[in-house]
Amino acid sequence: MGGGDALLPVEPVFLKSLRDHVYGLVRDAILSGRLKGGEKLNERHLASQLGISTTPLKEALRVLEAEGLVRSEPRRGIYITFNAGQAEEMMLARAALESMIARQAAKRVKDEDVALMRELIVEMRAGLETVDVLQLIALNERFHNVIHEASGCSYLRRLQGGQNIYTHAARLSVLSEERERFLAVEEHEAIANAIAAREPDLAERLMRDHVIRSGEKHLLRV
Amino acid sequence: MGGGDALLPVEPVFLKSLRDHVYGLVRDAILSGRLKGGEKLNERHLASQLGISTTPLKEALRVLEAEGLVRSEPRRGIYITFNAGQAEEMMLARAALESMIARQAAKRVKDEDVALMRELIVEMRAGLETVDVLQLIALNERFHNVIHEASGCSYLRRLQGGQNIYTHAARLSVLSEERERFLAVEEHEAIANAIAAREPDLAERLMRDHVIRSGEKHLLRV
DNA sequence: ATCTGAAATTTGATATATCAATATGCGCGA
DNA sequence: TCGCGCATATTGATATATCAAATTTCAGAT
Repeated sequence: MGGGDALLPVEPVFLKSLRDHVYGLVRDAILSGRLKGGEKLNERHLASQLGISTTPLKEALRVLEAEGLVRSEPRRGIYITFNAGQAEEMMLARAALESMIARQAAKRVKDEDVALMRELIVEMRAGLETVDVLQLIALNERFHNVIHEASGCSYLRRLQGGQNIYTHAARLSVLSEERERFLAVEEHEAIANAIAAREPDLAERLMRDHVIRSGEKHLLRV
Repeated sequence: MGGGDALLPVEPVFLKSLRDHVYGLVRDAILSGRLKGGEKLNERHLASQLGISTTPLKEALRVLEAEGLVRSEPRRGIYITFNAGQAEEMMLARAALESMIARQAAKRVKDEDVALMRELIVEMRAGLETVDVLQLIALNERFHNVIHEASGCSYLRRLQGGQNIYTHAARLSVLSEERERFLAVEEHEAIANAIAAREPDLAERLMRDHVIRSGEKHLLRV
């Protein structure tokens, strides 16, 4: 991950506030469809159901509202707004942001980043043989992370992260297809080449098309 | 704005919750530099300074954290993270999202939208003579709004709105330049033509370049 | 049967109190 | 003088209480 903290062997991951925990729970419930679009949330009920007070729940709901998953009508209540259309728009947002990141990466990439990308491409191609899907998912993530690092765009990266809505199950399902694995590696390699060649326009276009194409595959699994 | 509510002559704009009000206050303070990057916020102090309790303030801070303007370290405090680099990245995010919206608009635009855009272009060109900058700002906003409506992408639009950080003063200053007014109209016309011609790739590229070029002008005024 | 409106209820918004982790200050010993 | 450790103060996190807007209920009139 990001630079710094080289002295810390582990992160204090066990310290997670209630509001963060609740945020994750409600977000998953919405994205997985257990809380459906249009549904109204009752703060008191939900809080007691979760065994907490309303304060951390309200904070979590504010975050979800800022992300556009719920909408709060003042003095009335909170309604789930997430639906299939928004899922597609979030995929498009991801494409827009990820491709802008790729563009910046193509401008600022260092030779060591290029080397890293190439290594990952080799690993991915090797992974085409094996069918260890979990490994491939991890490789994909590492590949995109290298580009993020190379871009130096921490804010864009963060904003992009908020558009991730695919479940682990959907990822597993998509990468289980032989053809999808092949396409992914092809596209990743083309993107890596564009960035290595310092061609921002090309890198941006390839990344956009890659995210949209693969995103549409994912959206079908929901 | 969006359809519906045709029966209501006015919106109950006066009903704004404390948390929304406070959110706007703190956001402005950060963007205008009155609260500087790195600074720590004290919840109790800030709340009493604003004459409110900590509950609505905490909610406002959660939203600002979701937007990436502040960062909360659990059990430690809240720190302003906004700085010049992030301002530039927010401009890039705007470019990425706005250009994706333009792309979608070029796919779905209706003839009536095209007519609206052309009307606005005519008004803008007329506005080149007069120096009513406030009018020009309003026209610019309406032009972009027409594209947003045409795209049908409510989520992208909303996400894009969160990347607006230019102050009114900066807008005034930028559009006071003769050359900038000319460029803006030229670029708007080219974008309108691309959308009218249903050319998504072109519309996307022109919009991106427009937002980045004009954004860099704005960033200089901060 | 339907509409009206006032009372009762629900519920989001806000304020206050409590808890616990972190930071701070100070005295002691090396 | 410099660490070290404990007592104290600070403060974010959470829980609870209160307020007020909005909804619901239902009696009474038409």
